[in-house]
Amino acid sequence: MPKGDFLGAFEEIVLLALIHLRDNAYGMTIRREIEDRSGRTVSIGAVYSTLDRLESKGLVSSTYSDGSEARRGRAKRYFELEPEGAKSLSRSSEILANMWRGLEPGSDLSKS
Amino acid sequence: MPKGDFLGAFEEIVLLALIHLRDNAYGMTIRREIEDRSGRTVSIGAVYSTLDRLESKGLVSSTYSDGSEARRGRAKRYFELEPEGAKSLSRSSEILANMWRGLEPGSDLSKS
DNA sequence: TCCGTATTTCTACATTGTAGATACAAGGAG
DNA sequence: CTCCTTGTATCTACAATGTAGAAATACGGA
Repeated sequence: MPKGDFLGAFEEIVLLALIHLRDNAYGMTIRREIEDRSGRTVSIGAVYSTLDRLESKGLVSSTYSDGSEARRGRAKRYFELEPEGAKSLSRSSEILANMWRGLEPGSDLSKS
Repeated sequence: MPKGDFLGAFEEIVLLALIHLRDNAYGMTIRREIEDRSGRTVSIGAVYSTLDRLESKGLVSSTYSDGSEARRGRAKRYFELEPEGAKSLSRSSEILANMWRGLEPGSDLSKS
């Protein structure tokens, strides 16, 4: 059995937010996307440290907007999903699907 | 937004294995169930320490088989999902479902 | 020059993930 | 009775991930 390289729960969430945001994924929007979809608050620090770790594993990449965007504030750092990240995501969801198989998410669960 | 109390990725997997095994869930069978469904190896230590943590959070409970089972070996410790555990599981899967919404698991993911 | 706003970076600590070695218990062999 | 084998649980230790919040940066405008 292969080692696998697993995604943590939050890592998976961050990766998915990234995809939804397409070319508008940076710290703040990612945070908001997660909060909107998950219904919980997330600190900005949590988002960035997770992104940094994902980047160092090669699952996402980031680039800074060059200053041409006339606006206030610091330069945005845009994140993008790398092919490896997409693979990890697929693997994770597949495993979870296998674990759920036969249980109908949303159903009873007790004494199934 | 509520605090939430999240399950880690592996915690979720263990909980699901527990359900599948019904009244035959103890360390070794749980480990095997996970390996079979996920296609990866899991150390027995990983399984138990996760179960212990889930128990201390009240998501599962455990009882030892009384020795009437004529067989070798140490007493088995059977685990059972508690109502709180079922709730956590539902919450987690719901959040994940929300994060996936619109993405069709198994599809492309790149530049969705 | 100072201030407000948008954003990232840094630091620290708590929780979860993971492995493997060790301890137990009981039956069977001798 | 003692030792071995088999099935199982417990313990210990450390790595990876989760999480928060304060501080730093950058820019435009008053």
